[in-house]
Amino acid sequence: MQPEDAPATRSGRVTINDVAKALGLAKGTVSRALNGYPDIAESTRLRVTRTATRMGYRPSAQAQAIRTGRARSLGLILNTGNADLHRPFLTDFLDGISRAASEETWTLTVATATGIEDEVASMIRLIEERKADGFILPRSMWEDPRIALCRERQVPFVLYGRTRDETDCAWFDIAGEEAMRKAVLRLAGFGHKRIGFINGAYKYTFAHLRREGFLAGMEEAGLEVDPTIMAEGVLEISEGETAGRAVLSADIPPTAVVCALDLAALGLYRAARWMGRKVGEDLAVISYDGIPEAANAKPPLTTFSVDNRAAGERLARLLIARIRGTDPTHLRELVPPRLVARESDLPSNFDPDRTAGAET
Amino acid sequence: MQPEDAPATRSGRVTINDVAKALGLAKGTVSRALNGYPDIAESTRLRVTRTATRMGYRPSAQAQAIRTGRARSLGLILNTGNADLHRPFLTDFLDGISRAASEETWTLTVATATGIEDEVASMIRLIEERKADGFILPRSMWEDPRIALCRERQVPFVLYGRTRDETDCAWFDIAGEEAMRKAVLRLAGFGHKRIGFINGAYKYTFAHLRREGFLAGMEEAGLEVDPTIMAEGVLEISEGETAGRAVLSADIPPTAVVCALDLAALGLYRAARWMGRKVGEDLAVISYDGIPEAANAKPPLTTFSVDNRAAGERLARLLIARIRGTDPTHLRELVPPRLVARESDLPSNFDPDRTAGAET
DNA sequence: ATCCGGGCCGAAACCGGTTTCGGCAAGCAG
DNA sequence: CTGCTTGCCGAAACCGGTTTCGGCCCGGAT
Repeated sequence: MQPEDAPATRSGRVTINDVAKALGLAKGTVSRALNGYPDIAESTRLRVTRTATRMGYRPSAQAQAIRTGRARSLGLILNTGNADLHRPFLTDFLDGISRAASEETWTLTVATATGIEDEVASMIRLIEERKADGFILPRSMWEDPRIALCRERQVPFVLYGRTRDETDCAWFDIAGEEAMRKAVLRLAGFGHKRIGFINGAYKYTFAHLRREGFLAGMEEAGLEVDPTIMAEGVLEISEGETAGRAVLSADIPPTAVVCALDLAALGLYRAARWMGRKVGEDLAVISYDGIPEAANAKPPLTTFSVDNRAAGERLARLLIARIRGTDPTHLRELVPPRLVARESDLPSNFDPDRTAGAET
Repeated sequence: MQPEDAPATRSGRVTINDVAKALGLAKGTVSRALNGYPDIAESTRLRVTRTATRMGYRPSAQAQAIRTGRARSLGLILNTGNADLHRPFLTDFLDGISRAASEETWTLTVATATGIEDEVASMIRLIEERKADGFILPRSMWEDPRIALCRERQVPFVLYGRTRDETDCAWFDIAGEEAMRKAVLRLAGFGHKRIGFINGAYKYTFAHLRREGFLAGMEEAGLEVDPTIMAEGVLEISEGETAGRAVLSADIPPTAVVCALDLAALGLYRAARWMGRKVGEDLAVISYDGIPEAANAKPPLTTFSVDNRAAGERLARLLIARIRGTDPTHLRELVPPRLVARESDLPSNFDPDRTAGAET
């Protein structure tokens, strides 16, 4: 035991051994003091925490992980196949996740994939190498292979959205069905009677929910649902345009259309222009998502805006709780949609005095 | 030594001990066999690799990291302060990085930050917890605190872009200066004599380089450089609009303007509309970046398009090489810009026959 | 004075790998 | 037949933490 007072061992980093040595304690004691074990004297705990911070000690995440089995890392796979669905949100979304994660000194590990099989493969790799303790699954699907994988391997996950079989599922979602219902009622309030609907693809859960919401709203308003002015399966602008043309060229065209996503609405704009209809004048449109392009569209799109930063933050917290063992049934959050009223839903052939503001 | 033939220990995972036991070898031997040490018989190596894959053995990244000091993880901090600079590229960029990383079984750890100090703080956390072995530094600055940090702490990094003092810097970049030079020459070829320039902010290196490129082009074309039709410091659309108005209201306005970024050009579009000038007819514009909005602008913007997926891929490979010890001076890549000729640079008051195609 | 029970901490095992060191056995020269 | 490499592998240390186990010491009850 030569009195080795060198501040750090060799690698420039200060380890738990350095701290222990400096204090004349066993490293196990230091570890327990730092992690709040009850069998450590309060005075000792204080001494330890103080010198630890003074020496700039920071436990190695890897070393901890190997014993605890927890890498303190959240996994997120970005599917570049449907990148357009993500693009505008991505920065905010990542920011929300990362911010919430850092507060608990967790980190975010991201990978990309093309297509759902590739996505599952990426997840497996992250699991097996122990790079991620759990996953955030965005764009949750009605039947989701990612969920199946997580169930099978017992790895924690949290959905952004809901799914058919919610056993063991923690999730966060915005009530898109409620948004669609309110959209219908708002349009009905403006005097519309023929209201069309352009929906997303049913492989995603949101399409099921928003369809229900639309139908609920129609029933509540006492309006007739007409399949000839409804479309589905739209995920990008071009598909929205095609759907829009079909809907607008029905025998009796709609005076208003509810869209399940902004990209569909933007496509509908194109279809309308092509067919001589003027959005905001003789065609009302309400949509959902709140992508930046919607604000710059002509006319600016009335839409339900989703806060992806907040969503990312909530998802991260839910997932961390899930990993720590909280029962998933207690980790479900549904928040109300928020309408941003702009100009696409105020047809000029209706009384402009009835311009009613946003009804959150 | 009771013959314990249980396939895995307890945690469901198959460890190196399981493999060793199954083979009747020491775990050190298995490790060396797997990692290609020369003191292992070829026949043994074969036996080992085969049973390892058969048993589905995947070494724990954490356990490896603790001894090797390498987490096999690339760090990337997204600065949400200037999110607009990133947004369109982000998905592609992440995809490029992640894809190249996975090929070497590395992963990508991302964090976000607001402002440069926050960014440095995030990096420190990742370093100290050993969550990242090195960093990709996008949007490199002329004087970059992130670089200073990495130098000081001896942590590997690679720049997306260049910087003033390139000591110890590995980097990847696209020759923006060359793009600006070609833009000038192309416009001069169309007969323009008064060519303006809207540049980015000088805190970023690219602004310095593109300015040089612009000046070089002007000199080569034998044209006069006039400060009254030049602007700088533009990073987003609104600033581009302001700069555009200033440039267009010079005593003798330009007939063509080179922009260092698409967002500046899009702002210039607005300024032009506001001042009664028509881009592509009586005002020629060439820009740089190739963001999606540029293609949808009216008229479609002629611009140098950057492939952010490829950039991400190259950056990842360079960084991995750097971490593995390659001399940074050997890790520098400059690729030529690629022009996408559209309609913003073909003024109608010039002979349409001279419409010359893209000169890459 | 003895016994017993906590409070507190040291020692050591453990996690899953990597790397060093040393020894056994076979091969080859002397 | 001995001596010396050389090839190949086992044993053990090590990395930086966490967690279990046991023991010392002190105070209070009998």
